[in-house]
Formats: sequence, C-alpha cells, structure tokens
Amino acid sequence: MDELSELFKVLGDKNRLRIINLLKQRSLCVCEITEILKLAPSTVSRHLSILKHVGIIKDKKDKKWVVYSLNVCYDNVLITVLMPLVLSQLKDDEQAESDLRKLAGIDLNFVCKSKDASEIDSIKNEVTPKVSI
Amino acid sequence: MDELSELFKVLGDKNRLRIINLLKQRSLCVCEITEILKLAPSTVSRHLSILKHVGIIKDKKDKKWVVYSLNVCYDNVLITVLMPLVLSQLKDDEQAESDLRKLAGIDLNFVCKSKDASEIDSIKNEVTPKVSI
DNA sequence: ATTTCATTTCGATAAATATAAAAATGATTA
DNA sequence: TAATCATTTTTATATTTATCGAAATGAAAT
Repeated sequence: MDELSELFKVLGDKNRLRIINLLKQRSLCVCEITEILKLAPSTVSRHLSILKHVGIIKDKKDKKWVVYSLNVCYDNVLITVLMPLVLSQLKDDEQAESDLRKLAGIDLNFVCKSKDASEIDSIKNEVTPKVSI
Repeated sequence: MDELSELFKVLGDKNRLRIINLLKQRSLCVCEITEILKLAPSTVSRHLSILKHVGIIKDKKDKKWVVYSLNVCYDNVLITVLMPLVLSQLKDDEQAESDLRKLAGIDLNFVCKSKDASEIDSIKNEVTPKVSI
C-alpha cells in the first residue's frame, strides 16, 4: 500500500508529468528541461531524482551533462502497467503538445552553453524509441 | 494533464486507498470507516468527498446514514482502466487485509449506535458485487 | 591551476494538503 | 418539540511538499 500510494504521489504532480512527456520525445539533460518548464535547475533536479527513485527514468553521465531518459522496461509490475497508460493519456494534451513544440524549437547553443556543433547535431538526429501503447 | 495529475493525487493518499479497499468488501457508512481508520469523522468525510468528486465512489442516503460504495462503471476512461489495477494491487497487502479483518469483526451496535437489529442483519447478509480483475 | 559550466545538495520559505475540533445541518426518534 | 445521532462544513493547526537561492561538487575547457 505504501508503494502504491508513493507511486501515485510521484505521478500526481503536473511538472513531473510534463517531464515524462518530454522524455517520451528524447533523452534530455537538466538544462533543457529547466528551459522548457521554467523552473529553477535545483527544482528540476529534484523532480528528476524523485522520478528516478521510483524507477520511471534513468540517467547516464555524458561529458558535462547528466542525460535523463525513460526506462524502457521496469522491474516493477505496477509501473509496467501504469506507464503505457500515462503515456497514452499525454497524447492530445494541450500542455504536453506545447511543451513538445518548445522542445523542438529549443536553441541548444544557448540553453547548454558548452555544447559544440557535433554534439548538437547528434542530438537532433537521435532516434526516438517508439513506445507502443 | 490537470485531470491526470488530479486523479493520481487523489490515489496518492494511503487513507483513501484504505477506504477504497474497505468499500471493495461492501458499502459502508461514515461511522464504520471512521472506526477502522481511527480518524476524525470530519476527516473521513473529507476523504470520501474527494473520492466521490473524481467519480471513484458514490453515496446514497439511507435513514440517518450516508452509505458510500464503489462505482461499478465510470464515465471516465482513465478511472475505468485504473481502478481494476488499484483493486488488484490491494490484494495481499498487509494493511488492506488487517483493515478487512477489523471490518469483519466490527460491532455495529456500538459503532453506529442507532442501528437496529434488522438493519444490522441486512448489512451482514449484503451481497458483495465481485469485481473481476 | 583556474575558470566555467552542469548538476546536486542544503537551507529556508511558500504553498498545498491532511487533520481535528467546533459549529452547523438535517433527519430520526423519544 | 426537544433530544439524539450521523454527517458535513468551517476554522485552525500541523504536516508535507514544491520551490528557489546559495553553496557544494565535479568535471571539462582554457
């Protein structure tokens, strides 16, 4: 019951749902999410650690950046069933779509100051794993 | 997104999950739930109104009591998918089972002072609608 | 080595939520 | 009609959670 209510609590925050929605598109560093959500970097970092703690997302270090992404498979049955449901609900959502548009138009040279041209290029060409609903 | 996060927020409270678990067994008045959860009646009433607001439960007036029960079908797609999942997760949960034992052993003459013998009898013989998971 | 950048942790504050006590409501019973 | 009971609403308080700014960390670039 604790596990159940904890997971629902984690999902019961709009900014965390916005992050999940963004990570559905592609993996992101903290700078990028901060830029779109217009929150303090420390706040975004906190949300990310909460999402990571319950196993919804994972991170990996890449040069200066910590790159976050959705987990593709979960060791938890509940999340495994819940996530496709959450992702499907984020379709056709106004806020979710607006965030994705903002993500598409983001200026990586400005948002992540130290990213060089080749890095930016590989991000733009990143293949998004399509999650089937 | 607001609807989604609101629903998760509602489900992200242990006492509300406990109430859902109890109502899975049979319909209940506020006194009974109060007795099992050991919360103030006003607090229980508040939780019930929150659950009712999102459409998870419904109420009906019966003499002095307001009898709450789980909705069997929902006008909301999300809840329709979510509820069976929640109910299945409440199986084999320690707290959930302990609450059900407490419910089985409850002394209705004491908890609901003004209930007469025939009322108590019909409650004990109430047929629980089995929800298929 | 020192500076710069990305991120996290810490500390403080603000906002939201859960809770209970008291008062109000409404209905039943004596 | 007055008293009792079940419930809800209101008000106040306690707790939790979200947020930010500042400081700390750590790694890369100069």
